Amino acid sequence: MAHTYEFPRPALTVDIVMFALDRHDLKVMLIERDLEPFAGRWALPGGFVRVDETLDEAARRELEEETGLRGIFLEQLYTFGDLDRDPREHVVTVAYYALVNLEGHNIRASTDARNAAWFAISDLPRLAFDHERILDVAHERLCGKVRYQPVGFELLPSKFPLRQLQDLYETILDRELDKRNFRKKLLSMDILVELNEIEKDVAHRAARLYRFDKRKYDRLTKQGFNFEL
Amino acid sequence: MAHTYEFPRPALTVDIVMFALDRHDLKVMLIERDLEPFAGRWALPGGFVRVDETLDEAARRELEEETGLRGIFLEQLYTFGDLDRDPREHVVTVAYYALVNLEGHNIRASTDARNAAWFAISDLPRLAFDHERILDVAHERLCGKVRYQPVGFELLPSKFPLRQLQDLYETILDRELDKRNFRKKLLSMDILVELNEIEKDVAHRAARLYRFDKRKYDRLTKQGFNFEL
DNA sequence: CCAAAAGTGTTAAAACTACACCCATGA
DNA sequence: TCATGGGTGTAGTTTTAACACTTTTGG
Repeated sequence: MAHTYEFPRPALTVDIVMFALDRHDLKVMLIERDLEPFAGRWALPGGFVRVDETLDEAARRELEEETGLRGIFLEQLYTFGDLDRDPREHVVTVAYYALVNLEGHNIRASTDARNAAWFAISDLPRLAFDHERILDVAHERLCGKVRYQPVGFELLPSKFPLRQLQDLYETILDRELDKRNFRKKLLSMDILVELNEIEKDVAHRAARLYRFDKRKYDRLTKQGFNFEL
Repeated sequence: MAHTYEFPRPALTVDIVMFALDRHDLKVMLIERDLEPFAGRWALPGGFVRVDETLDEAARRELEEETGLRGIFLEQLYTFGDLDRDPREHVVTVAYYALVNLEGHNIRASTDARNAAWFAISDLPRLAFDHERILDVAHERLCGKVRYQPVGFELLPSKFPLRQLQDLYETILDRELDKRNFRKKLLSMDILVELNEIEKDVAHRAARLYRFDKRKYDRLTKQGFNFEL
């Protein structure tokens, strides 16, 4: 079935930069292409936007098709429309970034036969299309966002020790933070709930676990509070 | 001439939220539609993206067609893709925002017969499509951006007194600032050049004029300096 | 000489930075 | 008992916030 328009239209896709944290590495999920162009190269998960779905829906659908994940943090990043980004024709892509917690979810690599894998962003293979550029923009956005919005929690399990949160910030911001000052600051914000639980299976003193209290955060935000690190 | 594709494609447009400052009002340029849908309603300037141009090019072209302006500050805002935003079919729009200086440029209303005008964002008419939403997002972005990037200068003439800069921030952030603290802060950043010129035609003591030194700002930024207000 | 806005310093409070040791736990 | 990381307070410095009067100029 063919579709005809009076004027030519660029094709429209979504691509997703899916971040996860693995100890001290920030990782991104990539998929090995099996079709031309760029067959054999690694690329961001993504695909064509259907006419009967919104951009967000398209992004969530692709994400679920590729990873089986639902209900994760997903936010629009930027729209890339350079003429030569796809050798076949003008393809405009709306890029999203997603944050997932590696520990909690059991992420299946992909539904179809394609090869999918996590890569540390400091050690990436060559990518298809302009996906290196998209990834750079996403990384920059994450660095910025994490400092003035409490999005980092999306990368952690719901219960976490403060040290893990600090590790997260040190990894993403790529600098060391002072333990005492970090704890003081986070606890003084009053957006974490101290749980009556501690870590398990550690070979040393177990740390107390905390939970991010989104309701409290929303309430404080309404009162003019600004998360900032 | 018709254009045929294997799968249906959403149409792709760009829309531009053009901000300017008029004394203590933040204004936006709107255009009165003469065609259905929404004939007679006010709307953001914009139009279809051609297959042989990038998104930025499309936005600049539309901006020039509607206002005659070139080389002004233009930045991608967000891409809107709700299914019902255009009653005819699925139209995805990449929204941009632009900052212009009303005093400097002589902005012609529009090239074609359509009616164009500036509206204070606190006193808007009903808009076509989802343009109210787009404008809200743009306004929010401007409020945020102005605080951690020196974009406010785009709204001023190249030579300006400090009071005018303060007015700008007070208007956009919608709160009063302390004159002495504001001056101290801005001057301590060392990104303004004090000129040997003063205001003219004022009915009171004339203020000294300053210029934003972009080179110095870029140099400082490389050294880790962060603009923040 | 009056009206209007320009320009200018100080002080108190708050936030930030740097820094080192004892504690609890499992191996 | 040892190795490992958990947890805690203080002091100096910097940054921010509050605040009022004199100066210049044109009308």
